[in-house]
Amino acid sequence: MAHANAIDKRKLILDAAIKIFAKKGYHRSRVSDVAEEAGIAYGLVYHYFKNKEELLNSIFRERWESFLDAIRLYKDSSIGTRDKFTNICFFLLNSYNQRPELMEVLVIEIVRSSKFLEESHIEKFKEAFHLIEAIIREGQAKGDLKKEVDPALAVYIFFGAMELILTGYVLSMLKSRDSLTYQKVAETVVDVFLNGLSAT
Amino acid sequence: MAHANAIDKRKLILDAAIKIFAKKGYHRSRVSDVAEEAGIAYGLVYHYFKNKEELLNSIFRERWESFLDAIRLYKDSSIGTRDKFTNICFFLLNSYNQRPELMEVLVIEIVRSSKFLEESHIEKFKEAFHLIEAIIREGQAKGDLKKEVDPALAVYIFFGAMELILTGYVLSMLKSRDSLTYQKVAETVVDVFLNGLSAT
Amino acid sequence: MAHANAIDKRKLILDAAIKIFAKKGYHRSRVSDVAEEAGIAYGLVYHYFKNKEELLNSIFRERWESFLDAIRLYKDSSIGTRDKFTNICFFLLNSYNQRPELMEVLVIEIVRSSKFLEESHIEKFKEAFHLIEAIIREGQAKGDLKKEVDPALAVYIFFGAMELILTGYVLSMLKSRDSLTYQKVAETVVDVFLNGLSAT
Amino acid sequence: MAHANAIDKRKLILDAAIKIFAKKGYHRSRVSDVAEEAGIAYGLVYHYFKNKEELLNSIFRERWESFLDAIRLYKDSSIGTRDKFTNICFFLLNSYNQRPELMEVLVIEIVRSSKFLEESHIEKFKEAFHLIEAIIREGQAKGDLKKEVDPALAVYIFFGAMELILTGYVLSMLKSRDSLTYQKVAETVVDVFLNGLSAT
DNA sequence: CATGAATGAGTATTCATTCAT
DNA sequence: GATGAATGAATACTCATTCAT
Repeated sequence: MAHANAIDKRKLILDAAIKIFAKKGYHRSRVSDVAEEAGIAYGLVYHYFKNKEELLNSIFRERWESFLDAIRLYKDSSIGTRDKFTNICFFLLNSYNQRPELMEVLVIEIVRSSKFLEESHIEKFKEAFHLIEAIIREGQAKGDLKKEVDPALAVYIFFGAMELILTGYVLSMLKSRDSLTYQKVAETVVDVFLNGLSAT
Repeated sequence: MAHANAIDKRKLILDAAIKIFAKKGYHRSRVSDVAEEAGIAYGLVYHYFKNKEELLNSIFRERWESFLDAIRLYKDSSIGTRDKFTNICFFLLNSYNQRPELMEVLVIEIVRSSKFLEESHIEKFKEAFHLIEAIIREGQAKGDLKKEVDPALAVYIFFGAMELILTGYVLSMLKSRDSLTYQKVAETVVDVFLNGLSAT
Repeated sequence: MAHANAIDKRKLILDAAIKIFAKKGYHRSRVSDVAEEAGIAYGLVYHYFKNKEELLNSIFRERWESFLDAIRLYKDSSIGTRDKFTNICFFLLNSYNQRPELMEVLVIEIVRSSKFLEESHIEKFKEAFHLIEAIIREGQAKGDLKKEVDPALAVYIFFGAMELILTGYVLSMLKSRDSLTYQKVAETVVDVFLNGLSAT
Repeated sequence: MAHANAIDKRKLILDAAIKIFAKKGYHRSRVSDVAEEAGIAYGLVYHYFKNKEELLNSIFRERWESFLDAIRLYKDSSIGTRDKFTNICFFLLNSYNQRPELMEVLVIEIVRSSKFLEESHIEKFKEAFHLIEAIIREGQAKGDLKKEVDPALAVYIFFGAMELILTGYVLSMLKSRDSLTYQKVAETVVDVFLNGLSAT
């Protein structure tokens, strides 16, 4: 029970960190803010985490993996190429909907400042890129997607679109937030990505 | 001539700030680093700028406007819709090529921190979005682009794609850097954006 | 047996403290370092000792007494004055040889900090000084030693010489470490102390 | 004048550090204590010194050199071997008399904790040892000193005696403090060192 | 204009100590 | 006895900003 408790406490701190980092930004957040949010003494943070940066790294490490898992799941499922993309888009939008603070921290503090963070983060980013790239290559092999476009570049287009849309929500430049809307947005993104904006 | 000198000095400091912010990140950059890079005493920075944040704001304010100008130019030119997008893409990629540090600061530090910076920044961002949106609406009106897609959302797709590609260059995840390549990349992005990735 | 166990545990902690204090210095040593070295939980240290400083005090109190006992023994034995000094020198050098870490802590941490530690330490130091002083006075009374030299000052010369030699070993400025060498060093020190360095 | 001022300020801080370190001990002294003693803001300490430890290192570096200079001077003078030692003893005692706080810091905080300080300190200590050793070798060559005693070991005896006497003053175990007494102490130490304690 | 000495608010971090289990 | 989670006092250090010269 003591062990379960330790895991709970660790998670408690991490959740508090997500909330605080999302609200004030990582640099403006004090360790004591996080501790206060978690309802513990700040010294305890250092029992569970090496330092402040390790909080951010842990958030990334532990949450990014579930993104990768989800993408892997869709990638390997037997659904069509279009549905794979739609599902991934919806998953990302829905994740934001469920836990906007987590997404804010991942997007604003980690993805966008990765240049100054651990090298290992970039490797993890690349994993996501490689998964999408694989989906595209498979789509090309199946004849669903055209072969003229470099799959690696296409990944940037796809993820870039999604990332800025999420940023738009984070920065309140984009507003609506119900699941239905997100489904529609996902479909639109995929439609543009696959069929383009041109009139036919 | 004394006045011209003052302008030069101001620009000198701003250029130094761009270089330093790009290299170390805004938060890790000291005012004294900027001054050293500019070859002046750090106290002098405060003659030309209210404070450190004002350096970042000035970079944004003065450089973003030229982006807007460029986009406006392409928007109002008599070229076709596709060419407008291609030109804008190439302009962005070429800007990065010409001055990667400036782009790094704009992309990484300002977009990232915009949630916590001046509200006016977001307004300026929106101007760029509105310009692209206008191009899309005009394209729809002309019958070049299909009307089913929300132009506002399409902007996010377009800019998001471009931004992540630039980020890829910034983070050295994307490599090639000659003008020819950038032209090809621009065309590919626009091709996907307009015609989609689907096989025909 | 439970009691014997408690004594053992206490000694275990003290020995660990000696080792750690010698290696890292008192101030740089954490209570948890000592506990880890002892193979126990750090909370347990506080069952046996009031606090960290009490560890240092206990080391001094319990080990210094055995030095005093040894000096007393030599002082009160029926051997000649010269042999008393030689024995004491050898005893000190041999003690270092046997347990260098203990000597390091006594010499470096306690002498060094004695100005800021318990007054009682200085009293204990003085006991050693008084014992040597008594040997000198007795030597003077017996006609072995000349009376012109203040015995109190002579003690400082004797102990000072020995202490710096030990320090030399502690700091690895002096090297050889076999019992034979120590015997030779002891004899040399006493020879200088009694007969001086002058050519005859 | 600005430069001279900077030197003055640096010295001001160093003198304050000597006073505070002597009074409270290095570890117990706060940087802010030193600054307060110097009558400046504590941030200024970091303009002149890298960190707290650098204060201690600077004290050692800048003052130890003058000891070396003095020893060199006596070593190379044309006076007799005995006078060289007497002069050095008196110089040390007199230095304590003139500036007991400086000597306290040098003796207690640096000499006695050198194991944990910069390696370069030990090299500087050795210089002093080598100088005395040279005096002894020269004395042996001149026939003033007997050749049976290892000069390197004799140095430890000489310096050890002096160091403990100084420590005695620092710890108030030794009391008298007038110049006359110091002259007498110096002569006694040298007498024991050269002629020994034995009755003739 | 230019300099850089001076200031001090702000904070991450350490670690001795307590105490519930 | 034994554990180690929890606490929070204590402080070195950074660096933006001011201002006398």
